[in-house]
Amino acid sequence: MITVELEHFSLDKICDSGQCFRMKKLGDGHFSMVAGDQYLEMHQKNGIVDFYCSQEEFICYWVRYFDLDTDYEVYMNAANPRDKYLNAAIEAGDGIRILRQDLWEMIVTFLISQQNNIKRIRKCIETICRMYGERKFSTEGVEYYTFPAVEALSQVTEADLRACGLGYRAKYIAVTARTIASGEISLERIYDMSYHRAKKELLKLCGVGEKVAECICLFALHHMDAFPVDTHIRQVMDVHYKRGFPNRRYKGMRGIMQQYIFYYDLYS
DNA sequence: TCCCAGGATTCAT
DNA sequence: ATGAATCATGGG
Repeated sequence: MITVELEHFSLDKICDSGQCFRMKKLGDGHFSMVAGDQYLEMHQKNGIVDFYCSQEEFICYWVRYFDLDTDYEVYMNAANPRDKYLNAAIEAGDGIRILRQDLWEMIVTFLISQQNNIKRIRKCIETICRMYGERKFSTEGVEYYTFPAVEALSQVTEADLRACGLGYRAKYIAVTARTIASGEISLERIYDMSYHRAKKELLKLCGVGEKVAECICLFALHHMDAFPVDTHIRQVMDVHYKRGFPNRRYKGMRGIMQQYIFYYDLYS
């Protein structure tokens, strides 16, 4: 186990921020999370966070994953002091981080997210992991399932995916998995692309539109200018940013501002 | 029973 | 280039 003191880091808010659906609250400040083929448990009380893993795993994997090298105070202080709404959102969302999650996992996750609610998104993802992921055990003996690989989902029929409760999104996932498995679109190349090129490439995938592409760019590729506009953000824009969100001012940090606003709108 | 949920696609004008 | 209908499913 490794213990660190972190500022502007909240497992609770990260869990509720609607970007990672494989993080669970175990109660009493304890959390679990599955990322890649890794399983991790954590505990947080105020600023003190325990990561139940080796120091090497922490340094080599989780620091980058949770974006721990970034000073989020810079983002928080960048808000226009006259923008009362944004400052309130930032205060409420203090502790949210933009994670660096797996690209394939984010593609599938946000295909599922469309016209869906967060509780059910979680359930759908849990189901496909249980059905088509790899069953593993942590060093402590906790059973968990990895996110199903491209090859695994590319061989599943649309009907079988439908049986997971995915609804009409089953087709999107089946087609997209085949598109990527065939090599028609390369995830490795997307990792190396600029924000705009990556987004353009992602838009070629079946079922990926403007909003989903932005989510993938932000939560997997860490393009901090990505700004997903969903029903919540749209509504906030109509009320508080009738002249549009000040994109120029928040260049390089639009994504985190979006997350603060999304979280604030969702839980206030 | 109706309405909605982190939308995208298809088809109509 | 815009606008409406359609798409599954579960929960309120």
